[in-house]
Amino acid sequence: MSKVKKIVTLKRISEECGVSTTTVSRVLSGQATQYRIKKETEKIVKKMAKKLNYVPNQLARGLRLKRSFSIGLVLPDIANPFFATIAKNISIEAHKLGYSLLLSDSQDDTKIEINSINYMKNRVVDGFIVCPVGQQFDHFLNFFDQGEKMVIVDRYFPDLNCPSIISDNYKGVIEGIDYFIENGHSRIGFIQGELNNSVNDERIQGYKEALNKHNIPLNDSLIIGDSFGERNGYISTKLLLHRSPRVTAIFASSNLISLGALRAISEEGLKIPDDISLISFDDQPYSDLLNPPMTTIIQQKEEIGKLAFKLLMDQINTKEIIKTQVIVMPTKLIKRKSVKRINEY
Amino acid sequence: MSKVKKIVTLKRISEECGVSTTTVSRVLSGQATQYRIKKETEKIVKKMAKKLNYVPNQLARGLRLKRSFSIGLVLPDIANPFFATIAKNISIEAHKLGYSLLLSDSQDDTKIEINSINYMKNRVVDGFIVCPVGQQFDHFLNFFDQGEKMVIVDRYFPDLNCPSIISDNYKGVIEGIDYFIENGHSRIGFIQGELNNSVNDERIQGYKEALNKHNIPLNDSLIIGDSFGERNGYISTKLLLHRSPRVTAIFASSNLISLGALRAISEEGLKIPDDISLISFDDQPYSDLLNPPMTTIIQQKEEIGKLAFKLLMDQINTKEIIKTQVIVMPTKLIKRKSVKRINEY
DNA sequence: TCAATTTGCACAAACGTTTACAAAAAATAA
DNA sequence: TTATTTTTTGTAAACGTTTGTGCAAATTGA
Repeated sequence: MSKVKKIVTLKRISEECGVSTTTVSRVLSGQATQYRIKKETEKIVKKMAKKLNYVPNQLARGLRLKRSFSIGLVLPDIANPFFATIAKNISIEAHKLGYSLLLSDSQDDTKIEINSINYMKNRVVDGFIVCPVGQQFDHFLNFFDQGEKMVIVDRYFPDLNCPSIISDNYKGVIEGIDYFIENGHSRIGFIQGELNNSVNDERIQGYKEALNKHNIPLNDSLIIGDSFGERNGYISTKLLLHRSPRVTAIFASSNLISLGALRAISEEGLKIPDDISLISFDDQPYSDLLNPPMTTIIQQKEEIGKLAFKLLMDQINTKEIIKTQVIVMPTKLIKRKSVKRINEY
Repeated sequence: MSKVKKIVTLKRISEECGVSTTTVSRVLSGQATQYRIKKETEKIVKKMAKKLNYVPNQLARGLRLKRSFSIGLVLPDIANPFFATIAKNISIEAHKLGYSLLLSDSQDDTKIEINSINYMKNRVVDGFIVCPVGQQFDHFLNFFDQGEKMVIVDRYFPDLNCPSIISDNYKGVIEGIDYFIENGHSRIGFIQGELNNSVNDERIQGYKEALNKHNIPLNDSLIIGDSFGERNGYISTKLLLHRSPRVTAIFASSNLISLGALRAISEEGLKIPDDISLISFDDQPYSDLLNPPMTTIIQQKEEIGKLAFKLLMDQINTKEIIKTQVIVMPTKLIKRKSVKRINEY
């Protein structure tokens, strides 16, 4: 017995009920009253639809309506809890409104990012939410001009006229570095992520400003690293720890970087916070379970996800062009036990 | 200036080139040689397509072909690294073959799961990969009989004739409990997940078998809990810790459970492994960074994801019905520092 | 030169919806 | 009775593809 996918269509229902597909369509899309379908007819059609377990074909629907009630989400790494949380909240919101979510993991590769977006464009998604891999944005430019709806998350391109949502990287880092300084630290290593991208730039600015505020001379060699990944965290930490005089504190500018840092510090046989203090950007469920519980800058991931979806819907549901906006989400310093109070001044 | 999404169609290209849409379609779908299109014509068409930046409308294509080159993925919580990793690998494989991935987070709610699947069905996905929420599977039954292609991950329903992939929960737990016993433990608490589901059942069976093997009498009251979530881990651990005599070891049957357990243990002011030993099912990137590094049962998440996709493709690409198979992926015990050697016998 | 073959391409239908337009049937008015 | 209005439903085109079929034009063979 070979299973055959037998689709129930409007036509099928219309035949069973002895009415036209038009009528069926109108009934089933809730336009019965508007088009003055007889109550009797409406009931019959609905009953048959239920009986046959009818589900509308969104492909056909999308083709006709020129919209698909689905959106695309492209992000660098869904296994990174930061992005996963954002994705989760987008999925939840989308589901509420009956939207489907097309997901693509760009694997930190701009080529795949571009590719994914093109695939999705083919699928006539109604809009995009993108967490861009890096600093490249030419592919968005062109794209955006073609009238595609889009929201950029966790990155900001001043030259791109597109609504964006980012955390307050600048203030977030300042708060962290301030806290280091308040605790007597002045030799503070900063492990940065991807070079030349807005997020990284803002965080570095924060670092510099915090030092400046407290009249601590900037030592460029203490800013190190080139990626938001764990490997960079590991390597950069190793390097920082072998500087002499050694840094007394390290600011890890991502959750993955701090993971690598933790590994390196542990390998070097050093103890946090006695031998080295650590603060990480982006709080994680395990942050307070580490030894010692790690001081982190918390980001409003859930809200970022929800907001991104909302911003996209706003674009989709308006005819007029929405004034481009950049939403900056506040961060918060969670003080735990990974920063030691020292007397070095 | 209002942006208008101007779509480039086959028709448009055909007009520009002075040929029929048929020809354009054939050229662009790589059937030029097969249909003996003149090299010259082919070149012109391709050039124009590129010039106009043509992307085929997959909605129209899907409608005509009755397949969409997209698959649906439904899972209980994309923010859980276990599922996120599976999702990532599915996304990667799908992308390689030009498939799109529809994602839905069912939020551990069977109603949403069912709903999501229906949405996706409307979208004519070519198949499904589902990590079911719980023990309910009626909705799959019906569904599967209609000829939908599907793969079940991380759960197994003996009564459902559907290819499935699970970790070797039974052996995995046995290995863990064995290790506890080898280290002198005999009062071992087991924090279980969702009741009455295959994964949980298998893990409990493993627990019982391991004890039995070593002639340790089973104490049912040491099996506790009702969900794979963190909250249950926390509560159950609290309860276990207040038993007297106290358990010397706890087996947490999920990554989230162990997170909760860690929190509870820390709150109680107890030290791992001195006061209590702990093993967790499912390794995480931070597992070895905890204090102490946590002994875990590692699951082949990447392979599970890749395999799930492959299994689905096998179904999609064959006419014959594939013999239902359950693939059991081996697990491995990673011994770290969360189990204490005690002399209690 | 003419038939047979090959080459190159187009026509038209189909996929399952939605919707502008309009028509038939019923009810009401005159 | 006939004209008018209201109620209820239907016809057909369109969305952008793919593809079975068929038909010219060009080429070849005799």
